[in-house]
Amino acid sequence: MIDEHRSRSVTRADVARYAGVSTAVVSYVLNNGPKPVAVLTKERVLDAVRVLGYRPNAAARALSKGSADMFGLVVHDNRSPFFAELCHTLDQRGTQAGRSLLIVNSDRTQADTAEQLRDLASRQISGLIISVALTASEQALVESLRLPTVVIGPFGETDALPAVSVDLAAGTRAAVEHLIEHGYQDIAFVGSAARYDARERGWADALSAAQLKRGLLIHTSFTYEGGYAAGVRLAEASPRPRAVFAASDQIAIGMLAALRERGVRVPEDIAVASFDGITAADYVWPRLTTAVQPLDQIADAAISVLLNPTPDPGLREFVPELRVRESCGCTPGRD
Amino acid sequence: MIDEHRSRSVTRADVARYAGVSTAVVSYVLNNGPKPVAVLTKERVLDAVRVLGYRPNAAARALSKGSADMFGLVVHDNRSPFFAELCHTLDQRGTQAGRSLLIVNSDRTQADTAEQLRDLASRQISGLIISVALTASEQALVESLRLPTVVIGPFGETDALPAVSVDLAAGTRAAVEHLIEHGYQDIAFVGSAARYDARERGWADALSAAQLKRGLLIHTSFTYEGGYAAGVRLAEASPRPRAVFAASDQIAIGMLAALRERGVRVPEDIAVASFDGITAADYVWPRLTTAVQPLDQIADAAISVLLNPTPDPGLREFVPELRVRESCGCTPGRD
DNA sequence: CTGAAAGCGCTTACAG
DNA sequence: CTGAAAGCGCTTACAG
Repeated sequence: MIDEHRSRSVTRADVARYAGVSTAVVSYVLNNGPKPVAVLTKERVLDAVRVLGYRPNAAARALSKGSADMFGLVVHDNRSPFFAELCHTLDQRGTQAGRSLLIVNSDRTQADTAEQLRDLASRQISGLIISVALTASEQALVESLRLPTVVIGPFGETDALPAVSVDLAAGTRAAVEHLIEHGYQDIAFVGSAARYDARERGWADALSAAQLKRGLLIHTSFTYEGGYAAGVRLAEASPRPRAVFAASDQIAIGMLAALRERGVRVPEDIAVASFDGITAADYVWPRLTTAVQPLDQIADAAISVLLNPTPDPGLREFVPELRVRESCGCTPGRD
Repeated sequence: MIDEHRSRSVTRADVARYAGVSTAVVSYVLNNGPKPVAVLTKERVLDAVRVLGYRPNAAARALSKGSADMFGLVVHDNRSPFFAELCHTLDQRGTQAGRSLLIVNSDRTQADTAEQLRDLASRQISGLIISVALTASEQALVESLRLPTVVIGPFGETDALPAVSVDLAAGTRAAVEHLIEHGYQDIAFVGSAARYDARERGWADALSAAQLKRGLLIHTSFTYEGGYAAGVRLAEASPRPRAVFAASDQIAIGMLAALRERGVRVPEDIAVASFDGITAADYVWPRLTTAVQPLDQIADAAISVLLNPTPDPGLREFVPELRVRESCGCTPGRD
């Protein structure tokens, strides 16, 4: 620890000199290979590392190996609660594997996604986590990067890329079926207009299975504001739906605000169920009944795809679990 | 674009060859220096870059320059809404300066902050953004790193480091004074126990200026759960305070949940004002009256400190602006 | 204005 | 088990 606070940094050569070995041996020790090292030599090296306070220069390592110990993560907007939680979990899990997370928001106005992907690649990331929908050309770009890649979330057309996702249709069905069990017949949907998003289908399926006809269909953005706008439309609809499924908790929260301001009570006038299972869902009022995504499992699966790229990774799909709270009309206790 | 999808990457040497110049000249062109290049030569190079689809290898660049085009950001937990918004804004602003953001959560259990700081340094980041409280030894570590550094947020003891922050005391005073104007006399405080956090002092000052005595003082964590726990205590206090200042919107939201469940009405039974100005503050009920941190200005100032490190940067302090909504008892219109 | 060359700090095939 | 050396792809002082 003597020189921990030195200004010019200690390099592998210093360590080699101190330990009386070659720099190659220092590498072998630090990387556990590729060559074996005698136990005593190894201890001398480790000692030198400790004494000199040595830390490998990651840039040199990345240049030499052609790969930095970083994962690139592309999300649409790290502020939306679900993605914030996803980033956090991936950071935890990635760190356990010695990888830092380079987070890129695709909603940046200055650069398009292709440009951001190329930038990540030029930084020699060792893996790419994509949690946004990709155009066909962006997808081709990603494939050309020849990087371990995993798509998180069900973005349909990315079949060529390994994916970890959640069964949106099943989660939605569970939520909508729960609303149906409450006896609601006129059930609206608020969510994405994207074809790949199976929530709309899950809603439709649940309704037709119960021989109910589809209620009001509202497409909106996955933001508080988008939810608010949808809430306004719901409040003003006539007849007003008796229940609604929202494609994200964030949308639901925005919706609640609009409904409340217009004197529409939840769940008395309109019941709500949503999707994601963010922490805040348990703190708004009424607390949200929501299909919870198993974040830890998703993150673990994604990281493991990157760490062990297999020829045919395919799709790893999880099923969300419905968490019942008050927004649907139930009266459970607190978590 | 011919070779955009090649597998082995094109290097500076390829560009030089194609353009019929030396690799040095390619560098001069791409970096706008340090040497001037004839206009025609420059165009030949740029053309080669375009044709070959060349992208510089960031690792090589970082090794050579001793500095990667990345900023390291240390936050406690990127999920808490205010920090999520901070990360997002810093990402935007950093990107405009060609810097990516390497986000590190200090709440990771696997590594202590010192270790995380050393890891960031070993990655050759070109600047360090710290938005957590540092111990004295961590602070010494940071200084020893000799990296452009900026502290975001008022973490008192970091006087040696340039800081961009918000006047916590002033923001809190504004909020508490507003509660006082409503006529509330018994005003509680929910927030941090940390000495450097001036919100408690702001609350105390506002009260004593109005010749009111201090109300209930509750220290809790900056989470929904922490706010919930505080809410429970408030609800059960007797006499129950007539108003409360919460140190963050997130705390306030947790508090609202606890109060609501216990039948304590906000603002009728207890008025609430808080701090931060996160987006969600406008969507919960009642909507939060809160001291809004000027995020864009904070981020801009922080980035500019890193980009133009001056010998004596000192403290750049912003004053939050009170946003009045319903939680304090006012009845404003929607934003 | 341009180029040849050293150097950044690693990794790893190759030789012993 | 250990070492000398080439190479990763940049930047930049130095020379012209």
